[in-house]
Parts: sequence; C-alpha cells; structure tokens
Amino acid sequence: MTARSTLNDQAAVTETTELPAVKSSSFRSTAEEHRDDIYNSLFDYFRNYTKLPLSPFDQRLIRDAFKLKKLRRRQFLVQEGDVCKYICFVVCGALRIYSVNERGQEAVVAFALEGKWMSDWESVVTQTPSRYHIDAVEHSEILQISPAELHALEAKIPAIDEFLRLEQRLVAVTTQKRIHTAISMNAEERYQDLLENHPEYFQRFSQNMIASYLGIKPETLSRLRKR
Amino acid sequence: MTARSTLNDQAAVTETTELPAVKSSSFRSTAEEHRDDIYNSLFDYFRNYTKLPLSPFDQRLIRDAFKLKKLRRRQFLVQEGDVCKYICFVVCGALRIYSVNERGQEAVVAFALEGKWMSDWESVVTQTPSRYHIDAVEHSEILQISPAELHALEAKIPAIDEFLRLEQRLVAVTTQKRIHTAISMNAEERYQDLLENHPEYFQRFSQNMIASYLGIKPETLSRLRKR
DNA sequence: TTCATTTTTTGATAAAAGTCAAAATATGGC
DNA sequence: GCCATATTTTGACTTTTATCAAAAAATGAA
Repeated sequence: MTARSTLNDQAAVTETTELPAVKSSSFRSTAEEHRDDIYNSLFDYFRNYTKLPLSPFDQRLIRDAFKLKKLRRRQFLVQEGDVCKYICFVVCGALRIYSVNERGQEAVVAFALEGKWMSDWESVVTQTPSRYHIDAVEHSEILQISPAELHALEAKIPAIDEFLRLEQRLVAVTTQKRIHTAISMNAEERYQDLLENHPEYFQRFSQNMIASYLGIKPETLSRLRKR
Repeated sequence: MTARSTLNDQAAVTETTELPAVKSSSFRSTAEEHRDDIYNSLFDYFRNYTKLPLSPFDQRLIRDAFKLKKLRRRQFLVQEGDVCKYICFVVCGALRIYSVNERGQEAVVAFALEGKWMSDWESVVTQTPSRYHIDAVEHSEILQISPAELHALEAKIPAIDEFLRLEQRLVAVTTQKRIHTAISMNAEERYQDLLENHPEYFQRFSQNMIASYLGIKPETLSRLRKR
C-alpha cells in the first residue's frame, strides 16, 4: 500500500496509523501522513471531477480552508435548531441527514458515503436553524468548509469554480430523479429502484434507515424483501 | 398601460397586440414593442435577482441568445424520447414536466409559472433522451437558450454568472424541501403543505395535475378537499 | 466469547389510499 | 352563449401500507 490512498479504499485510509511508514527515510509521523492522504484524496477528487490542475498554491489554499473532523458512530454533526455552518466532504465513513417529527418518526432525506458531500442546504444557504439532524452512521472522517470560505476559493481557484458548476448540474439531475421516484412509484418500485441505483446503501445502512429513506415503515420493507 | 409591462401582469403582455401604440410618434409596431417588453422582463429579472447591472452590450448578447417561442395550450415543448435542447424562462403562462408510465398514469415532477425556469435537467445536462413530457398548461410565451449558449453568456456577463450561482443554491434548497415533503408526510399533510407554499398552483392547475404533483389520485384529492 | 441492546421479522388488525363506475359540474372553443 | 368535452365528485369496494405487539435474529462493547 502506498502512502497515498484512494477515496474508495476506506480501509487504506483508516488503517494508515497502524502501519509503519513506507519510506523509512521519512521523519514524518504516520498521523501526519494520514492527514496528507486525506487532503490528497480531496485534491484528487477535484482534479478527477474537473480535469483541471491544482497548483501547489491552490492546494495550500484548499488545505487551509477545509478543516478535518472525525466523527464517532452516532455522533451529531448538526442537530435540529442549529444553524448549519459547514458544507462537508466525506473522506471515509457514512453520514445521513434526517428529520424527526412530533411523533418521533425519522425521515432520512439523504445519505452520504465517502467521496460525497453533505449539508443541510436549506440551513447553510439561508443561515437559518436547521429542521434536520445530521449524524455519522459509521466512524467517519470529513473535511468541512464554510460557504463563505468556499465562495472565496471559487473566486481564486478555477478548478473549484468549475467543480461547483458541474456539481450543481449533477444535483439538479439527481434530485429531479429522486422526486420522480417518490411521487410516481409505490413502495415496491421504490425499493427495486434503490436496489438498482444504490446497492451499496444496503451494505452500509440498516433496514430501518433504508425504509425511512424510501418513505415506508421497516415492517413493510421487511415484507418486500421476503418476496 | 405603459409599453413596458411587468412579469406578473400576464394580461398586459398578452393583450398588447390588440391595443393601439401608446406613443403616436413611434414608428415601431405593437408586435415589436411586445417583443421588447418580453426581453425587458428578462433583463429586469436578472437585475433584480443579482443586483448587478446589465450594459447595453450585455443586453444585446442576452437578446441574441434567448429565442422567443409561443406555445398554445397543451402544446408540447419536449416529448418523451426527445433530447431536451433548451433551458426555458417562462415569460407568461404555465408549463409542467411529467412522466407517463406503462399504464398511462401521469406524474407531474414540476410546474413553472411566469418568472420561473423549466427544463428536463437530466436530459439537457447529459444530452440523453428525455423520460418526460413538457407541455404548456396555458397559452405561454417562453425564452429558450441552449446550455452551450448559456455557458458562453456566463463567461461574458457577470450578472449571468452570479445569477447561475444564486439559482443553483435555491434549487438545492427547494428540492431538498420537496424530497422531505414527499417521504415524510401523508397525503393530507402534503396537500396542506402545498396550500401554504404554493396557493397560486390551485388557481392555475387542474385538480388532476395537482393530485399528480402530490403523488395521489384525483379522487383522493377531492376527498381531502371536502374536509 | 458473552450478553444486553438493537434490529429485523412475523402475525393480526386498522387506516390510508387506490380502483372502477357513474353522476354532477365546469370549461373553453366555436 | 351553446354544447361537446373534460374535470371533479361521489359511492362501493379492493389493495396497499401502517400500527401494535411479540418473537427471532443480529450486533457490538466489555
């Protein structure tokens, strides 16, 4: 394994601290290397996404703007009533955003696995208290940035500017699809649709959470699965 | 009535051709004035949205890029299988985007009244055949632009660049809300939610279409309304 | 590994929403 | 304004999904 791990290789990132440094000539600790790996994964992500280069100066700006944060399983990133201050890039792990109604029933609005973004867009854009909770479903490592700092990077770094344009389009496409699924399909069709489009969710999230994401009860999902 | 009509004053726009020119000294036809009104409403829209100016040169670029199109009631703008080539600004009238499944059941993904945008984002971004129909619910006037031309304007006109950034955020906020509504509320709650957030829809769209937008049957909506 | 805790499954029943058919009402194109 | 056409309402009945309770299975922390 090289010091530079890929985004999708979760084990590579999380186990780095347990392995000896590959280069014996290095004076740097494995913790420092792990930190470098994490930022490198973000640089790779932007380069791959945009096909644009990032100068060492750009990388320094990005490194300073994105703050690394570790979340334990079930730890909250945002709780209902908080103003969501950051947009988060998931380096490894899994997050969810969900609401809880008067009866205590949860509704999962979105999941984010490694290489995806998570925020309460409503709260972060309008700087109003969130109606949602965001928490870590697994032990996770994330890179956070405030909207103001992201805006500043956008103005300075062409790759970030391009990334935001491309990402915005992708968001429009995926949300249009999700709305269509929610209003036009019954429980069984929504389940089949999720199986096809996000089989990985079934490996990473509990049936309870999947059911909530589909807008059905866990008992109903269990019965659909029996067929 | 002045030559320059407002966006929301639908009658003002549609009746222009039936009225004598206000300025008797003008050599321009009422049809030409109507055309000017339409583009001016778009310029006003961008200026209001972004609080940035548009130079006469900017206005010329925008005028050349956005093509005016009139749609009769029930006329298709996009049919399933077409590649959606344009992003549309609704000057007056009302459009909807909807799918039709194997059984002929319609599902309305979105409505657009005057001052709103309409496109099949999935098709227009990926240039793949659309899974939806877009048609005019009322006689409508729209301004169309291709994604490539919009991209070119974005690079040349700061107000357009800023508009796209702001609009993207709004889309993220509104779609997150719609997804939450769809998965976490029952039929009655979704109906109440729409009454609060889009009372104007009930004035402009049939119960059939509203029901389809809410993901319920017209009979169910009729029964909810009786309460 | 054990064991307390959480998650999933199963069964019985209730509530919500859909289906089909027909009548009442509204509408828009001439 | 008329009238064919489309839309909305109503009723009887079916299907789907939710609810509640309890058992079975899985999971994770010590």
